[in-house]
Amino acid sequence: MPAVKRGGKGPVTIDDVAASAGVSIKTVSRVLNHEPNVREATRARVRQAVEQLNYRPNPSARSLAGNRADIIGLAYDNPSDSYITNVLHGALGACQEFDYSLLLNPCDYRDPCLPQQITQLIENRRLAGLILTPPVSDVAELLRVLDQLEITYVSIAPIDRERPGLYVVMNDRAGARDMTLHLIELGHRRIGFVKGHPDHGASHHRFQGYCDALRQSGIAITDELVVQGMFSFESGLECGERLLCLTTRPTAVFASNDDMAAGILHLAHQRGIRVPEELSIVGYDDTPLSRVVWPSLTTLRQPIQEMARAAVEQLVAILRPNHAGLKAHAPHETLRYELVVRQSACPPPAGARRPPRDDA
Amino acid sequence: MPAVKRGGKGPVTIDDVAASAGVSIKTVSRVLNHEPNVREATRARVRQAVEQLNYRPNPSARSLAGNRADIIGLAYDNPSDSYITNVLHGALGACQEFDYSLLLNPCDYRDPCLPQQITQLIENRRLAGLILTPPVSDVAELLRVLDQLEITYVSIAPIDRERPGLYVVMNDRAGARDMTLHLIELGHRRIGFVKGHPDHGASHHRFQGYCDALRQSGIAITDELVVQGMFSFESGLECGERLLCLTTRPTAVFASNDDMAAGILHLAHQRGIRVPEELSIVGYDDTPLSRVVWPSLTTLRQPIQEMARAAVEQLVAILRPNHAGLKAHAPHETLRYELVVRQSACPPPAGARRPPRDDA
DNA sequence: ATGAAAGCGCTAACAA
DNA sequence: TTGTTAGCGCTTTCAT
Repeated sequence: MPAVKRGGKGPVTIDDVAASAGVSIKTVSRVLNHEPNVREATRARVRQAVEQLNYRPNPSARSLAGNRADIIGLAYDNPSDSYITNVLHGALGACQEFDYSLLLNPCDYRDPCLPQQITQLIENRRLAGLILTPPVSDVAELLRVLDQLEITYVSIAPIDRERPGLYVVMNDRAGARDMTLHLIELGHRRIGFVKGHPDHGASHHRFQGYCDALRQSGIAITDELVVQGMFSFESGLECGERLLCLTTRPTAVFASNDDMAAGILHLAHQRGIRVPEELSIVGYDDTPLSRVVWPSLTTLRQPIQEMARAAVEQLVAILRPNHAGLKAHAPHETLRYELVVRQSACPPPAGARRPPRDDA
Repeated sequence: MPAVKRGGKGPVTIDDVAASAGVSIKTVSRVLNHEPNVREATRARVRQAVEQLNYRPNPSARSLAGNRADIIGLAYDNPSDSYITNVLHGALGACQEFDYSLLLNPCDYRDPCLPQQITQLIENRRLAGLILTPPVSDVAELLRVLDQLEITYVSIAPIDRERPGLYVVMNDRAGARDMTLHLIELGHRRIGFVKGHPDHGASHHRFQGYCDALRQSGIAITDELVVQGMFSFESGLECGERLLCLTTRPTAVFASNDDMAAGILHLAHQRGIRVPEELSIVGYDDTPLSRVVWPSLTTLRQPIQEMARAAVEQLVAILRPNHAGLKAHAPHETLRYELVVRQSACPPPAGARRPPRDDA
């Protein structure tokens, strides 16, 4: 039932509503924009007319006349599909709630032209704000340009948290520490670590967490047990190669993300090393893949959707300072990670390998 | 270098360009819209002014004055992350090329309100066109409503290919047939099949392809070897359960997608059934997961990005009939699937199980 | 081949 | 509390 239609000419406009409600278009406009100074009775009449005519304000006319922008950009450089999808859905949900459109902008964070490209984007599409996901959130030159452009932007999980500006972070360091402690509690003392891509902030923080845990447990940090990965499955394979060929193999490996953990696991299978009996493997991120491999990976879930939503909320808090419905929750207060224990980690083989003394 | 700026007031408008080029705004408009009837010299002058002032037409003003829509909607109901991401990037690329915006609309295909929701979306956002991915592309009531709304839309991989209207399809049936033949050529005769979610068109076509292959190879279709899955990893586990407990187990299982194949593989590992030595498993879709599991899955790649791009092109061909740059390629001509042979399938165990006679 | 004028549907100042 | 009048920046007639 497409409601009442007036003489066949095109979509319903604000004038139709005004006529139908017996008020001026300005009053209709007031009601539409939740402005004060409208008698409740009038407000109701207008709303009813809107309803009855199935009126929808024309977004183009609105942003033209109001000189306002209602598009939020999302710049990302292909982390995993699941990461993108989560960020996307978190941001999308929040945008819908606050009446913004979300404009996706896949990009290459290594492209020297990135700052110009983003600038173009902002100017061409008249963006109201911008969300940056890692590693785009760490491109110094881009941040510099954005600052001087005076656009409102929010970084998700940036390396540098001292920088002024908006951002949403997770405590990667504490998460990685907890994961490492989990392994230590299981009895592991010789724990390999696969670092993530050096351009991603999370890589550094996660490595710190690993070190924290070892240190607080009185276990020495052994160079040969720490290898450099790139967050990809392939790099996991390579790192596994290095780690599993050591004369004294680690009893557990902590990979900075699930893709690399899957790589190590894959290699272990190839080599006939039984997981978790002979080798424990844990990952990070709780991607769908982590459940699917065999054995399922112990990993760490981050509330990515919620982080993306929080990013939008931060943006909106700046863009529309006196907006209603904006939860006044302390930022990050509700954002907690969660250790997901599955089958890929268990106590080390009994007596198989005596744990080397801390400072031997 | 933000190019030359005129007195501090706001963004560059068409008037600035007109003034700078010494022409009327109408001429500038003509150049911008690639309209005929402009002298080449004038055209050049205008272009130069545009360049110099770094002028960007205001999209809102454009669509308001021109009463034109430049947003294409994408309605999808969460298939896998990788599917979404591929569709998204394919569509996004094409949209950018043709100067459309892409508006994402995640939805629930079982929601009885879906038709109204989509109708709202189309009206609220003044969509120029709409892309439907499976299984949304098969919701009969939605299609009916869209038809009477007279909006241009294109379905990706719909079940019903006789229906008038735009669509992009892959030959799922032939793909599944080829995959099955691949197993048969390896020597398998007792091949399990895991059907996909019944609401997805692909499920039916893929099952048909399986049947085709068996039939043309003179192998009987055995009821107990065909089980109903739901395209999810969990359903793969369940189906594996049924298939692997048969008194005479299949020597190979063809799952209609990778997630389910991973489920079967996972279960086989749990049961200590060696893959592929004792059991071959193949999937469909070539999702990232298929490489990562061990052993990597033999699967079938579909050009999803290209299909999404083709969908946009079809839309644009209708929306802007006399658009340049639109490749006049026969639809689907270039869209080919590809069998990806990896390690999860090999010849059946020698003599372990005598292949039952076709019509025994 | 080019231009002048009249809106597109809405919001923003200002009146009343 | 409400209405009037200008525009926002562009495209569209219709002249020229």
